[in-house]
Amino acid sequence: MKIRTVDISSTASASSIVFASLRQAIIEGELEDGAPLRQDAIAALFNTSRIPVREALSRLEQQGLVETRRYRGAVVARLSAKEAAEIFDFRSLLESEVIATAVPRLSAASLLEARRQYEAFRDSKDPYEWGELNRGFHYALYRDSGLDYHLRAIDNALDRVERYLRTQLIATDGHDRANREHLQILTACEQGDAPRAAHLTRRHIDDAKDTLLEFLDRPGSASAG
Amino acid sequence: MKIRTVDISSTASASSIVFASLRQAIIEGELEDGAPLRQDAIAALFNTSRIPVREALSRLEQQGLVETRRYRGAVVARLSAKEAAEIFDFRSLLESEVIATAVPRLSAASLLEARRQYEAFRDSKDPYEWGELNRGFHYALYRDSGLDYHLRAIDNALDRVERYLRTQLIATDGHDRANREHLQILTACEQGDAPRAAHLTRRHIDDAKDTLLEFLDRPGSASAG
DNA sequence: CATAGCAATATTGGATCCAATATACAATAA
DNA sequence: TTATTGTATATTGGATCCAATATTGCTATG
Repeated sequence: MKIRTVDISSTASASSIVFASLRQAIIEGELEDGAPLRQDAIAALFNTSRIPVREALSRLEQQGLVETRRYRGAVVARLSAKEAAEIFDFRSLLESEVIATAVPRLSAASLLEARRQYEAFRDSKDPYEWGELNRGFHYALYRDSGLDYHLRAIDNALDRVERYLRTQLIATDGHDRANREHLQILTACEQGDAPRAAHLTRRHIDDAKDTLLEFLDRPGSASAG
Repeated sequence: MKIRTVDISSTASASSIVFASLRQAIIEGELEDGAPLRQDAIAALFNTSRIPVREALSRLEQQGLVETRRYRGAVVARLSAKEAAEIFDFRSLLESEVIATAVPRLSAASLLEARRQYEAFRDSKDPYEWGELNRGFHYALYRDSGLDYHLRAIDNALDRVERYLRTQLIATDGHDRANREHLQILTACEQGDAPRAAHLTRRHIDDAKDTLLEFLDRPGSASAG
């Protein structure tokens, strides 16, 4: 049959909607570091009960985005400079490996998609779009690796640091630099040069880390949001 | 005051107990691949209601140990040979990096602990102890790296494949080989040779992967349990 | 005999209610 | 005044109940 179908059995449950929304809000910095997450308040926002909220909070805690203390509720997970640095190192290691695996398998469609995302990121003036566009660019270059487990780990790691990444992009010349580096990576991929793509990716992330840490060390820039 | 105290505020909640128990059962293969996890049944086992069970299942799903389909319940997550192979590659990459970071910082206490765990693993005849002892050995050599985020990722990865690792250790000469390799790694660490420790760790995991995949390819050994 | 339709049952998702604990604040005593 | 105790309120953890959906098994019909 030629009908556009939807798998109704996988319709979003209340808890998955709350989960996705809270995750988004945390990643974007809408909810600040350490902000309390009151079950009642959240349930009211979504016009639901506390049960799905609690399941969402459980999942977020498992992912490291919130911290819970018994009978005291959940707060948005804080991130020390040390942890942030470690997560950048983690990404650097994984993403360079993943792109090296992907390059020899890159389809024309993925390369095209990567270029599209590169341009969209380059042309966007809205910092709140940058996170998604940045992911879109890199993901287009990673997906043909077939390394789904690695990709999930990378996603989770990005979730933890994306807020800080954005503040750094806003407060420094990070956006311009990211664009230049993206273009270099894209070119290496188009040329099928896997080692170079891996090297550039590693440097791309390491540079972002250094810039962020410098920025965080500057007095009066302790928080992200 | 000289009183032995307990931090009551961090007492385990029902949901965390259920989570830990289910995780353990899945990791050890007590609950087989694809086995349904009925909320009622589990709640009855722990003499509690379904609410904490559902939170535990949410967390397990987030960690990838169970899969849920709406209104159809949760099952223990299956793992294809391809996914298993990828997870071994993931561990190989991370663990070699972590041990290389740890070696220059290894304390005498950690080295001693590693040797203790090495001997315990070597002398144990109970396959159900092997997982914990194996982790204990490696963790002793990793912990001084200070790379907590990496260590959590490694733990989660091990959680996914530990069942299969055990079946492989049981069905082949894996236990003996693991012992030999552990001793080599331990020696390299004691000598402060970080590159060699990293190399041996990488090979240790890659070898385990190859052995497991060969074993899984053998007809009549499709499942782990 | 095979199959569509339907009813009965099982199971999950979510709402509401109750108990346990933490927090804020007033009352009290030194 | 200041520290301490008791109390009221807020909030979480868990139990029970109800609604939505899936599954199973029976019945009727060709």
